[in-house]
Amino acid sequence: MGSSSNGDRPWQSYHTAYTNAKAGMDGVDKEKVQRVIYEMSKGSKYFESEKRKEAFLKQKIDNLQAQRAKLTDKDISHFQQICDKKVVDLEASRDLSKIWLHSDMDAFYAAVETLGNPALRGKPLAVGSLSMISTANYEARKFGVRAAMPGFIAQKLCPDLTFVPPNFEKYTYYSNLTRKVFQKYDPNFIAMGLDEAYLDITETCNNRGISREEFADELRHAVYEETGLTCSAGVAPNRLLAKVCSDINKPNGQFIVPNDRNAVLSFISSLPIRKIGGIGKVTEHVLRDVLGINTCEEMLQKGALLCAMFSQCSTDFFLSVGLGLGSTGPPQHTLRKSISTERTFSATEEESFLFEKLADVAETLSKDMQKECLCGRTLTLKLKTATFEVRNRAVSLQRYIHSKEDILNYASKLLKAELPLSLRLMGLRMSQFRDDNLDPMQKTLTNFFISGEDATKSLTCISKSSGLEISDKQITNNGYLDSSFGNGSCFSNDSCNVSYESDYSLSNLLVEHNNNDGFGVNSVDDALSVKSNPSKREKMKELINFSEGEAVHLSNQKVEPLWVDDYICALCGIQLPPSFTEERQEHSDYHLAEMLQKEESTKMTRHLMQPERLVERTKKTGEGSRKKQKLSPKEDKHIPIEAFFIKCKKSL
DNA sequence: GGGGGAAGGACCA
DNA sequence: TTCCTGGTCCTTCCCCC
Ligand SMILES: Nc1ncnc2c1ncn2[C@H]1C[C@H](O)[C@@H](COP(=O)(O)OP(=O)(O)OP(=O)(O)O)O1
Ligand SMILES: [Mg+2]
Repeated sequence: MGSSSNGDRPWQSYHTAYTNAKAGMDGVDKEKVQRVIYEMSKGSKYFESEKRKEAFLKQKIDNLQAQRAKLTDKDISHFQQICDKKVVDLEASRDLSKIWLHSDMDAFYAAVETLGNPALRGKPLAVGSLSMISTANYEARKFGVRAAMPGFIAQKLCPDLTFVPPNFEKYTYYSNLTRKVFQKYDPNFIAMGLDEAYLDITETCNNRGISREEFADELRHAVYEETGLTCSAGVAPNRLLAKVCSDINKPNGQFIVPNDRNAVLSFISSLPIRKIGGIGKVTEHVLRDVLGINTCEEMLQKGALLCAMFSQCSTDFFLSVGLGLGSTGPPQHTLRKSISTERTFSATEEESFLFEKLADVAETLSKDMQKECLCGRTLTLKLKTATFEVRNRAVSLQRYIHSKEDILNYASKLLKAELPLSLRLMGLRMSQFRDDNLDPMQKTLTNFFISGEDATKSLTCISKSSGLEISDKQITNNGYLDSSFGNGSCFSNDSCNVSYESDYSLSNLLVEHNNNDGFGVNSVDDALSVKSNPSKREKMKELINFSEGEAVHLSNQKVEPLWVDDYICALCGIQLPPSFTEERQEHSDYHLAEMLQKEESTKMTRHLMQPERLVERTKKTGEGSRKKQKLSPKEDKHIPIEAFFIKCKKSL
């Protein structure tokens, strides 16, 4: 149905993301929900904007259909050959030796809120506000209420709905509890966002001689014991499938696909493609309307057409989905690439208001950057007009900035160029962080302490450990629709997500080294470097209780009093005068959290440094990535300690 | 051709 | 009355070497 404009049932053609069936939508009267959403949305600016987008998508689909119609039999048999070859290669890469478990908390935010306030139990609950909700519990889902639905519509669907504002500290706390459990079962587990994790349970299952079912049961029990929260689990030979599985018996359930090719193929055969991570609303529509693909199995059946119409990248991903392949190797530890903040407000074109708002956003961004000692050189202003049109305007600078003043200065210039304009949102994003092309040398200071390196010694060991980074990109993973036939929509994979959780599971406390261009090494350097002031370095060593050649136990460290000269953070060099009490508290908390986190994962770090791990990762890289690898400068560079404290600069 | 920057978009939780 | 936030990755298009 869909795109036809039907007169008597107009709501049927209005598809918003949350009308799609995911978990917990079983007994829902879909038509009624759809109608309410339509009635509530009709005529709004948002609605008009969605209609424009749908029209655009329809155009894209039409183009693709025309393209498809042009294919001759000869073309098709040619692409069939290409496809067959790809399938053979992909099949050869199938790895059934690993057992992966994906764990996903049930209605996570809502469940945590219920834990803190048992009076909410059993009642429909949404976390969020009247304008937007983050998630809803299963009682609310029965009414059609879902994540990413505006609260006022949810309230219409479910008049008794209780709203609770989100409280991320709480969620982080409970998330950490779950991670304590995961850690026990797989010290190398991969955390994704706050409520998800992947565990490689191959060894545990084999060593203990327990089945996948038993393991999943035990793990879910352990999580419940620790947190009082339920989760669902999926077990499969790769992460992509494990994630699909964890959704099947939600909530509080589990589903297993054995490590057997036939089992995988039969599981995948009738699976709707939308269940696959990386296939969203647009891809689903395109593949259905252009090629009639609904299930994963049909990806293979229509393989020749896919090869004919989509990019290499896309087809490799699609075909691998059809074969039930996914990442099995250890993932990449990626560093944060950008940091951003944005605010929505009621639309206005009043310039004084907009510039005030921009100053707020700049201040927030600057503070967030300081918490993590980041300095960037590309600033992007994001605008959303009253009509929901989104614009980005970027500048790349010669120098790295992080201060509110600098950010606001450049952001204002970008904004001025767009005015006059009625806006409902403004955001700022910083990227291109200092040293971001020198991964191998980037290291967390905490690792530095753990490694117990002498300040004056080379950092061979550290760079080795961070040099371990590999690409987890697999052939199967990222695909884009060939732009020559409509434009690029992107597909990603189960493993690409590895990056999000790095916020939590992996340290982001970067300590950068001199990027030897003679620039950008000033501020903190001036204050701390041996050259400019040897006594400062001594002071710092004292302060951080540095013991030469011996690992320091971080939990015994006091993080609080590390302000060199009472205004420079000894850990990262950022400068915060004593009067900035709140900022300093936050900053200290940040370091403390990092250290605790790091300390917990020390074992993992060590493990990763072992050679066999290296080999495995290298192999994996070779298998998957078709994209050119950026070679990281491999070297035994000698990095002096002061270079480690060259941090965010004040650039004033 | 490819690198880097800018703009836009799909997708995820 | 009313439709979020913060992140990733990837495309295309452009300029430049
Ligand atoms: N669009 C969104 N914006 C902001 N936060 C979101 C959004 N979607 C999801 N979240 C948050 C809230 C969720 O509790 C959390 C985890 O997402 P997810 O696992 O998909 O749902 P859930 O854990 O609430 O329910 P369940 O997993 O049982 O379906 O991420
Ligand atoms: Mg969940």
